Amino acid sequence: MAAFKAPKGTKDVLPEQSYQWQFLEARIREIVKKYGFLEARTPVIEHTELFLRGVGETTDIVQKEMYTFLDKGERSITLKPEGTAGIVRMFVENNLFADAQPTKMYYLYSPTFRYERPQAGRLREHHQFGVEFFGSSKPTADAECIAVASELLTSLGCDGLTVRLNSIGCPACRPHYHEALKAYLREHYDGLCETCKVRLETNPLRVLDCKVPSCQEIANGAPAIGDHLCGECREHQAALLELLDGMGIRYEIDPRLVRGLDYYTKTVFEITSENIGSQSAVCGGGRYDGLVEEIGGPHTPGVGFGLGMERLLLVLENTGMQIEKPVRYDLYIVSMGQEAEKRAFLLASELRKSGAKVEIDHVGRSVKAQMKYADKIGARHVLVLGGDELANGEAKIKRMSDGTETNTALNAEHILKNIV
RNA sequence: GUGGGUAUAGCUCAGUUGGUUAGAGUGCCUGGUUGUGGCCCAGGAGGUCGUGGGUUCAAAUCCCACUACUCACCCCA
Repeated sequence: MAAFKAPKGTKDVLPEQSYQWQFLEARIREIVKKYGFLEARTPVIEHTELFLRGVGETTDIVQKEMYTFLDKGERSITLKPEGTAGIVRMFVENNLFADAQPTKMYYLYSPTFRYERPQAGRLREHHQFGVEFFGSSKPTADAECIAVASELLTSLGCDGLTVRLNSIGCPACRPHYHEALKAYLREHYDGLCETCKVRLETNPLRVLDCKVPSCQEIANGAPAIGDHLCGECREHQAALLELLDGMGIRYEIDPRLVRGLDYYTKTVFEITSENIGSQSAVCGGGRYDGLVEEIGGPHTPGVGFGLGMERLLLVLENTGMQIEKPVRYDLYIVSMGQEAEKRAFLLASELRKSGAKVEIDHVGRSVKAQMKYADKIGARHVLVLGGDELANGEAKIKRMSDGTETNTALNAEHILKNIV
């Protein structure tokens, strides 16, 4: 039993598996570049107040899931529980709204913390890739965000995924809907679960996706947001759907999709997988036209999403997708004796200057053991360096895939030619 | 926060109605070549049986508590 363990809900990425993350990150950068999103990096910690305002005081995230503490200067600090609030703070603090709009940013491997009970696909620290698109109220912005997520997932060959979307209205129409919904829920008050009785007043939308059967039944008969959208919201959604259709992106309209963050307006969407257990959302996002103002900036529309990288990796794993392991070594130099050991080291040093990936013996193994080790670590070629080779200035290079040997002079230039 | 499951070698797991030095596979190290990988064979190292208590002549095994892991609720990436 190890003396120390990683804190509950955190996960190490072992050296043997980091290539998977690097592959994902490279693929993401490739895609995002085509749309002109630029990478932004914000602190892991923010003032707690930012999330109270941004995410919303009545949300579960704020009420029970944040890692909040007082620093030595008595400031209340919180480990970021989601990606958007920090980006918005940066947008406002640096007056990015004063630039020509839109402002298109993404973040990658952004550590995100929520104090929850871990389970399949749910950690206390996970990492998000996300995109934020500021300064456009047009549905083309929503569509680009969804396109980025969708392109990433399809380029990886993921299947079993569903894009679900909905509109939850805007300040013009949502209050009317809230009233209609509250009125309806009050009529069915006795049938609601205890949390929903509270939610009815604080955040009635959330009652719609309550999983308690009795609440679901009531929710099924509730007035639908779709029927209460104002003209603008209606048109916005129709235009977005048209763009998605045009791109051939399949989606489902889910009138019960509401999401747990308060800042969303109009478009909300999720991409869920049927292969990763009950925590099925791989990607979630939407439009947040009031958020920049809420954080103290000028009115600026925005839309974006967060995508859970651990969950994405889970999808790939569970659907049998293999990420190709990169070649670690082009050449392993087996050495026998002190002279050869020294020579192997210097030869490796020369070869590395030319970009070759080279390894030598560092633990004093026998020749046979060095061969075995070279095979195990996936060296593509092996060169044996002993008394004969040192004397002749020549050696054989063995290609491990088929065992063929070629002669080479003992200098970097010649060796390089034989290990390509 | 609530509920279920699990905990034995680095890893995946056996372990009989409670019985003497706790096993397998795999991985690791060594040997079968005097200087050559994969397959095969032989040997070796490696275990406070999650922790603490209890029952018993005797506990990996039965009982209790705790902890960790895990799955689900909730919520979400």
